[in-house]
Amino acid sequence: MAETEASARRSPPTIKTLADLTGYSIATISKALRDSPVVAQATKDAIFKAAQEIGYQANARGMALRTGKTYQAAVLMPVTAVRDYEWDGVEYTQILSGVSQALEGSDYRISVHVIRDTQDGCDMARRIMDQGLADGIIFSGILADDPRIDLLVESGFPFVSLGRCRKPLVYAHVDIDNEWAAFAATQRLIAGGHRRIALINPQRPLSYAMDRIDGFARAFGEAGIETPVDLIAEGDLSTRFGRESTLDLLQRPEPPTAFICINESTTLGVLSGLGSLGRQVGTDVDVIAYDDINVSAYFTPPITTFYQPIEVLGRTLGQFLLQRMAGGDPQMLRQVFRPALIERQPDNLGARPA
Amino acid sequence: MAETEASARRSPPTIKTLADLTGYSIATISKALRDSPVVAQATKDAIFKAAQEIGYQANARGMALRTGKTYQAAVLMPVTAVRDYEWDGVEYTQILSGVSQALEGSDYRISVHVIRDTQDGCDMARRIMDQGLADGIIFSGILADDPRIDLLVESGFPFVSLGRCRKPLVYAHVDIDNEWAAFAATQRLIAGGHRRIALINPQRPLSYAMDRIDGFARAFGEAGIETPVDLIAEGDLSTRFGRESTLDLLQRPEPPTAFICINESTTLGVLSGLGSLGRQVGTDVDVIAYDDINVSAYFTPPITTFYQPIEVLGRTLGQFLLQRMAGGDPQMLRQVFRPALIERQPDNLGARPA
DNA sequence: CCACCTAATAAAAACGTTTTTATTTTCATT
DNA sequence: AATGAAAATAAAAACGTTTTTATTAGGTGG
Repeated sequence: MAETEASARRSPPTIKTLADLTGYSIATISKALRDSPVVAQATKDAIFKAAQEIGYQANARGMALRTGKTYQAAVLMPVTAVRDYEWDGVEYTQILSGVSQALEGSDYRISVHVIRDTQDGCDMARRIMDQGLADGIIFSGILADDPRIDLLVESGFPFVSLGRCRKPLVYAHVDIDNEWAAFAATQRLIAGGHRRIALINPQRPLSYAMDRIDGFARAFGEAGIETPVDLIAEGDLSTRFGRESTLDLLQRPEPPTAFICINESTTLGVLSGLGSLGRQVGTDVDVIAYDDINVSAYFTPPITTFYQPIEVLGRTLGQFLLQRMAGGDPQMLRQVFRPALIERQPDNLGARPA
Repeated sequence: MAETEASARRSPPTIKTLADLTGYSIATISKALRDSPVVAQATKDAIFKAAQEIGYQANARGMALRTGKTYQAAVLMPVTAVRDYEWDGVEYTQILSGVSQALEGSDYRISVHVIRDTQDGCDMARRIMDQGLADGIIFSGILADDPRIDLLVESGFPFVSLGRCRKPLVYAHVDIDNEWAAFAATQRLIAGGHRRIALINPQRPLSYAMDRIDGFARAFGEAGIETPVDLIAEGDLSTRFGRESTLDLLQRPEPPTAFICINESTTLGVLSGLGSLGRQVGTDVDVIAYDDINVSAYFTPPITTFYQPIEVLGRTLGQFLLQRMAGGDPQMLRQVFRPALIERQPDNLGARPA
């Protein structure tokens, strides 16, 4: 008795088990479970009941082999390329959380694939397509010219990108309006009287890095001031980078009077740098940040922020991917979020002495 | 011609393709590719070459169906249970990065399953086992009495936990020596002259929350001072919780003179709270933090920290899981890390006035 | 009452592997 | 030259599904 139970546990019930149990053929069982109209209602009921009783769960591998569908949504997660375990503020946890919320209730599961760089991401995307590792892909860290997008658009494989490349291709994507956000931040600081404004930015090939530079430059252009391109710092998104850029910039002959920071981790670094040099935010210098994870309110002092919860983007990514995998038109699956401005400082250096 | 190529792209090559191409049977192909000793070296060479040429990749679903192995390592990722998209400092990205480093070179891939709570995690673990969704499981957020560990230990399914439960079970795990870390931090502050020390802690059912309370209490015990249990704050790991606890604690009749913070996000919150009340770290109050992501150096002022890069834990988790899946003895797969003390403040309130 | 249609179910094939079993070939031993 | 073992390869079965095709039973129209 105990042995039977043990062996029963060892191998979970299959369609065959159900067939033996109910007396129907495996074909009928399969159709019944998929609620096919060709099988009689009474039969379905009996089969459903039996399945319930023995706790039958369809074997995903068998299904996948036969149908080619995996019911997996692949997420390409870039691994932090930052040295020494520095924080870079990339909150993939929250993105994944959002995606999983969207996939809740669907039959899809998430599989995360860690990638090291764009080449790696490209290889992985190809493998996922070729080997049918998943039915759709989500990825981020989009370059101005991103080979993954070219590849996937051409093949027609369902995907949604977090970010846009700069080619005029039609594909499902979710993004933040980085050009606008940078423009708005810069404009605000210019209106506050600043002329020398530093932009702490990611590395150039990233599409959104260029978007921000565009917005930064547009604000200066509209104000009729020359863009201080010498104050654009480009690096990884680590706290260390934020700090070191700040120390560097402030020790130049014509230092900036304000900083625009790309994300929370660089902001923390900038504040650290300012602290080291004894500069006070709001008195000696102004700082505006972008924030994905609602952290800027807790800096001392709290600073003005363009805030867009990253989890919401994740949710949209998931929703779009579901629609895309169901055959939805990518033309319809594009959304660009404008982050909310949260004013916590006047950003005008008050009665600025110099 | 173009059509042949297109159709060739449509359906990737299988063992059958190789069989037709080389003239060998599919059995021989399969054995050759797995480098079986029963097939002649010359044959192997020919088959390898052909496989290379047509870019053959074994179909994972077919393999999985036949062997029952999935070559997937499942990671259960708890979704932040925190309201309003608050940061809780749980850097799963870095854990995953570490795990993926360990799995590099092996045939295993990571699949991440998002879970909402312990019950959800339990269900998921069971599904992974029953349905053979993966060959091994990694999970964290261990409770003092954790049903997932009971379940998996009993079934013998390979797993590694990040954290230990309080039952005397034998299972592979990686952990931080939280009892020691809390003890050491508390001892340091007591030595610095503090008596009223606050502990910003996670919620009680978490095993490591209890470990820290134990260490906290032991330090007071050894110093012959009563443990200020009224200064133990328990909540989620959000920045908001850190801030609100601080505001609350400092406005009590007998406020703490020092804080021990469970992680970076709560630390930021504590510093925010101190800032709001105009208290200076190192002058009015001392703060010691635990840090997984090397961020405490950038607080203003930098604060003393027990530092253990979370990515290293992730790497060990991956290594242990590989060994466990290969049949390794869980007895041998246990490691408890002691975080490194990084002194950035004297933590003695200097020439403390009061 | 026979042919025919429909409904319900069963049988068989297929997906791409691995593994077990069977067959053929080679070669040494008697 | 016959026997048998060893080596190499082929054939077949199996994993658990879904889908296509075949079969059976039950009615209906002529």
